[in-house]
Amino acid sequence: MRNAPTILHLDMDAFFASVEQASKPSLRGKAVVVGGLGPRGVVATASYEARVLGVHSAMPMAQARRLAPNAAYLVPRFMLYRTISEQVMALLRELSPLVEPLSLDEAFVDLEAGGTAWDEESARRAGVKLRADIRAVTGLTGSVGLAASKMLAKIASEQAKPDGLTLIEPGTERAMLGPMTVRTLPGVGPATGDHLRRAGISTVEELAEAGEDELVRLLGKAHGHALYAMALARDERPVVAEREAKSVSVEDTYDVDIHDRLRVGLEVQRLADRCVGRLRGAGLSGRTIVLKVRRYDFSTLTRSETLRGPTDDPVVIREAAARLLESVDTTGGVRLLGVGVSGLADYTQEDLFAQAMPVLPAEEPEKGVPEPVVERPEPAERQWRAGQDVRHTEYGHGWVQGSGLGRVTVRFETPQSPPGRVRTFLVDDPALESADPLPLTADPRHPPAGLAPPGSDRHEAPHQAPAASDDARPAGPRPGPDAGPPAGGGREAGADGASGIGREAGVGRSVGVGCEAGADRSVGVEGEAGADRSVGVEGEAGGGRSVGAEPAEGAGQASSDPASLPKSWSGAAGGGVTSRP
DNA sequence: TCTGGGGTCCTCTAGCTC
DNA sequence: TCTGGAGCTAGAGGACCC
Repeated sequence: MRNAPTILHLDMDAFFASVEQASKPSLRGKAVVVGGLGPRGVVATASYEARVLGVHSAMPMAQARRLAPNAAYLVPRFMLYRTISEQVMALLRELSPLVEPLSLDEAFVDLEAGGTAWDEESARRAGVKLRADIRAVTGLTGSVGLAASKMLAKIASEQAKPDGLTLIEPGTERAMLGPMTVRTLPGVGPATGDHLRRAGISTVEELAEAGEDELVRLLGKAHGHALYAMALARDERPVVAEREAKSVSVEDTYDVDIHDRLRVGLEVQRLADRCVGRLRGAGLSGRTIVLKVRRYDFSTLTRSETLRGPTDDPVVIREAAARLLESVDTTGGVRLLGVGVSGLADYTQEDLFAQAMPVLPAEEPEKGVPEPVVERPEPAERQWRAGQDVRHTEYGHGWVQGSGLGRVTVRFETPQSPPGRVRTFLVDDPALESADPLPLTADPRHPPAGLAPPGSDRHEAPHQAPAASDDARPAGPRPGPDAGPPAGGGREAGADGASGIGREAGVGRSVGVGCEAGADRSVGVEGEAGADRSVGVEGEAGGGRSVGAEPAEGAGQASSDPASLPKSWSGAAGGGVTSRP
């Protein structure tokens, strides 16, 4: 282990939620939850405001809604997050060529290898500058950990959260780690944590005292040795810039369990094709085909088959997946299916034939493959996805809060503007078109795309809206703190109507609807506290009313059935109590 | 309450060959 | 010829991470 804290770990704070807050001023300071909005969705990221209410990652969305009924629930926009992530990674590469991304929002940097830092002082300077640069370029905050090893740098960044910097001075590591819980150490999850607790080990110090042999006996060779080393603050792993993928897989969880064997087969074929699309997109082929089945009772089975040589041939992979499915009992229903390929290789000689075949689009089955019966027909009307960026010829840039019953509700604001106003249009309003996300900052290195100048909406959202209902109402007194819905018990309607979301999240079926609106009642109402009929056009994510895979779910149908109205609506986060422009 | 998606790594077991 | 052990690989499942 080196003598200076020159390994940096960056962890962006509540990344997905922060990006949404940065791009939507009306959500700033509010509880925002990003994740799959279907009935089986889970939370990907919660803003710190939502965390205060007990919402955290990996929590079932239904539970999050109970804890934070007034939060804004949004589907992830991975394209946007990837763009922001690339900006952050570029800043990291200015520090060193040795950058090891762990995910979109997290990376290690070897500052010493880049000549950026050689001692405590220079490392701290680099960390401070990095945080300032990230804020300038993206408008977001990140937490930085600095230490002499990867493990310690990661622990340090965790301690620095949110929006801080922690440096662990060499020589102080063991004293610092000692009283911490074993769960602090990377690789100790709930199962290992429980296992150790039953053995009377709950702190890192106790872990070190237990001794290596005991840990190996308890946890097995690899885990035991590794954990003992970590307990002594020993970690020699280098920062590795390039890591090769070992497997490629796709999987879908279905809103409703699939019982029909024929349909299970068709879904597996569809997943196999998607997997091939990914595989070819990465220029890879693989030898081992893996089928994953999660049954109605959440038990998970995998079946695999290793071929003689690597392939990216959709026919071969489809057939292998079908063979594997034959060995699985699906009576009782399946909730998840997945197809993966491991044993990856670059193209081999025998794959030349496969290479000559047309490349599959990542998400589309090859021609000739029967479409699964679950595919929904395209609705005749235009679809607007909650959270989607749009532009109106008159009002400028905004984002879709929800749609349904032939209407779409848009909040007109940009990352640089104050919270904007909400207006409702017909879904096929020719003045409304989808738009690219705007840059989160006006940083000169990343000039705005030129759709709507920052702040323009503030003055360009006049009351005389010919095509739209003018939703502006006297603000009136607020009913209370952010926690409550607006007066009138704001509700939303037609959640199902705003379908078609969620594909980009990779949750093919967990198609939720974001901040929702669309009932007649929402027209002309801003959903603002104090409005006489504030019907909660904002903030709601569809109440788990995802557009399901099952046609019986009424996919794509806007609902006007009062009984189907979601239990919650939005108030706090969604804008019911956001500041008025 | 009811648990995503996309990965990596590890352990255990069984079958095969020498 | 039979048997047992070592070493290897494949297959299955679990734990963990973000």
